Amino acid sequence: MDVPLPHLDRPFDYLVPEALDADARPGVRVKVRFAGQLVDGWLLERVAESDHPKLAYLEKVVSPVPVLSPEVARLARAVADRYAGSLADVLRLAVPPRHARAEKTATAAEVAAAPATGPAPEPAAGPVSGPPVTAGPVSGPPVGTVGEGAAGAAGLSVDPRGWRDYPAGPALLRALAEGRPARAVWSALPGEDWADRYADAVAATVAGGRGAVVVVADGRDLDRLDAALTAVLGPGRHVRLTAADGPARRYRAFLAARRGEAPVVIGTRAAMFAPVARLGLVAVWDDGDDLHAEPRAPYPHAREVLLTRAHLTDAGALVGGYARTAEAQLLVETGWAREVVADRATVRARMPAMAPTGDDPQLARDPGAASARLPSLAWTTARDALRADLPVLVQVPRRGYLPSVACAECRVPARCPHCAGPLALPSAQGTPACRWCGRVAAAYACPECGGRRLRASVTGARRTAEELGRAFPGVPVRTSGREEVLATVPGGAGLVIATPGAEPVAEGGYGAVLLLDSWALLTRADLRAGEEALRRWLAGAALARAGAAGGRVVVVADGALAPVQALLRWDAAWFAARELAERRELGFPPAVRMASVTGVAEAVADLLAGARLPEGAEVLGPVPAEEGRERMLVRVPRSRAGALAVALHAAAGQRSARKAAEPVRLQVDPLSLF
DNA sequence: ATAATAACGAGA
DNA sequence: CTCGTTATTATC
Repeated sequence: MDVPLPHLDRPFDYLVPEALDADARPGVRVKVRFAGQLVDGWLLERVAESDHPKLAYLEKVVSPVPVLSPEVARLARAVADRYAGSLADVLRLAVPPRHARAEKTATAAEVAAAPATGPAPEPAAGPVSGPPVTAGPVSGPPVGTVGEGAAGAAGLSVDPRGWRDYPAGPALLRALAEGRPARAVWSALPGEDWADRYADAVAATVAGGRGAVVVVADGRDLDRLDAALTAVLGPGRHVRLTAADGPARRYRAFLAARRGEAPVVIGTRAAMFAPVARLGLVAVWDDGDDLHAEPRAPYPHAREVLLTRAHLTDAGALVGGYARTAEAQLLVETGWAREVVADRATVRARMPAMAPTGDDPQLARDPGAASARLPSLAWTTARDALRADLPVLVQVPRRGYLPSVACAECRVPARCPHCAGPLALPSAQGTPACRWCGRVAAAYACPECGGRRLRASVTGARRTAEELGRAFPGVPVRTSGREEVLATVPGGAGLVIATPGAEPVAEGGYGAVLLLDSWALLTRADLRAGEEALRRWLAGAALARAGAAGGRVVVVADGALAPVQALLRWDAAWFAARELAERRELGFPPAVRMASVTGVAEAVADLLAGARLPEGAEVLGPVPAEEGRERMLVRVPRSRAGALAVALHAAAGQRSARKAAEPVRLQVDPLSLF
């Protein structure tokens, strides 16, 4: 039933009128009369009898296309249970909005391609229902042909060569090719073409006669993976599923996947629910990117959904990145997944030369010079790369993410008294600090007018580009950020200013990579600040040439800090293990399961009062949330995670049943805890 | 939202 | 004890 009320989160039985018998197959959208009104619903299962005494008739089958596959229905139920949400909410995320025109053309193709394949429908007046779906009698597309076609495709074989730098890599590909559910946490080498490696893994899965789902964070990563897959699989073997392609194309791609026309689906996070027949591999790239967290209820995370899916379907799983999340580390430490990493000698051979830079006495002596706008090590490193006719990448904070500040009186940009770098505010009330050297400017006074008050001004990649352009006259400057994201840049001398996540790949690799926003990243009041900083640095540094080929990385940060150490050694696994150990110590996720309850104070209290929380549950808070609301956290050991979700969902159900007006937001594994 | 059902209280 | 009214609960 497509109603979001938690107390109605269960199947209801209806009679099927004879006229609808043929169309009323599991997985179709239906309309039923419920509490006097017509509501949308999903036909989950057809059964012969019902316990319910008086049944109403199904009103209408919206479309005969069984868009919800049994596997996805089961997955959606499991995801709803994990996140204390309703099936209807998850199905809204899992099945894209219907686009009738797209369906019309698709249905015609379906009829033409596969005439009269469905099993005979059941007799009329069979009730409809569906607790956790047992594969219904009618399962939709002719799935068998997908696997056979794939295995038989000309020239498709397993090519483990790209994975030979990782001792466990070739075995992973072999397992996938043989249809065994191998599960891996992969740490990509610097300079690695991750999209090609993912394409290898997908091709191995397809060669083994099974399908794959791959989720990436954004459109740029998707384009890259798309191209790599086309090169390996050939055209038409995969579909891309992303909201950015528009409703019609998205629905058409979804239908193609549902019909089993292609064994592989790639896409951004909504693709995590894509229907794929005979699933053999789920994969996610860069699972630390917060774009993988769905912002709509019940807020599922792509990595968790895919892992649940691998579990339910006995598929393989690949969780990869240059960085490693604490969650991925937990998979390794519990033995659920195997670590796929290169040995240290290979890492050292591939990585660029790394150097931190903090204090910079030379700057203090000559703060007026154009060259002093950067710490001198960063400046000389960039200059040397440009002289060698190599491109230089400068990673700067996202516009708006870190507002710079100017004098409130005369509007002159506030500059660091020490190094003349731009000052910025970590938050609205914070103390300004330098974006380049990180020093805090507590007692700032404007050099022009002596004003002591500061106002925020928007300074992002563009402004930085102008300043750097002046520091290196005659060098072409490109920016890649929110408005325009560059996929690649040519190999010659040039400056590239990019925000994290928008760094273009340089032909042959960058001669120098400057990581300037360390202070901004590390001072964030967030559980994941260190992990996130390292993730962004590694993503930037991965684009540099190897040290032997002249690649250098300068990070403007204190070399003693753990994330900086991890970068300098290129050891994401070490950092993740350390991070996870720390979270265990502090009782933070993923070592424990947390849920947050957000709303006005009395509503939050009411829900928690009515919740039968599992034994050992700790209630923390309240902390203030958005205007007028507060937030409580509930913490339980991982072994009680399921019970916690059940308890919270039930409590929300009680509240909605008695029509409590004040909404309460439930979030399991909230992205930020403070 | 709305209908059924349970709970309650006033008057017989 | 019954009838009529009001809270509660389920909604196929």
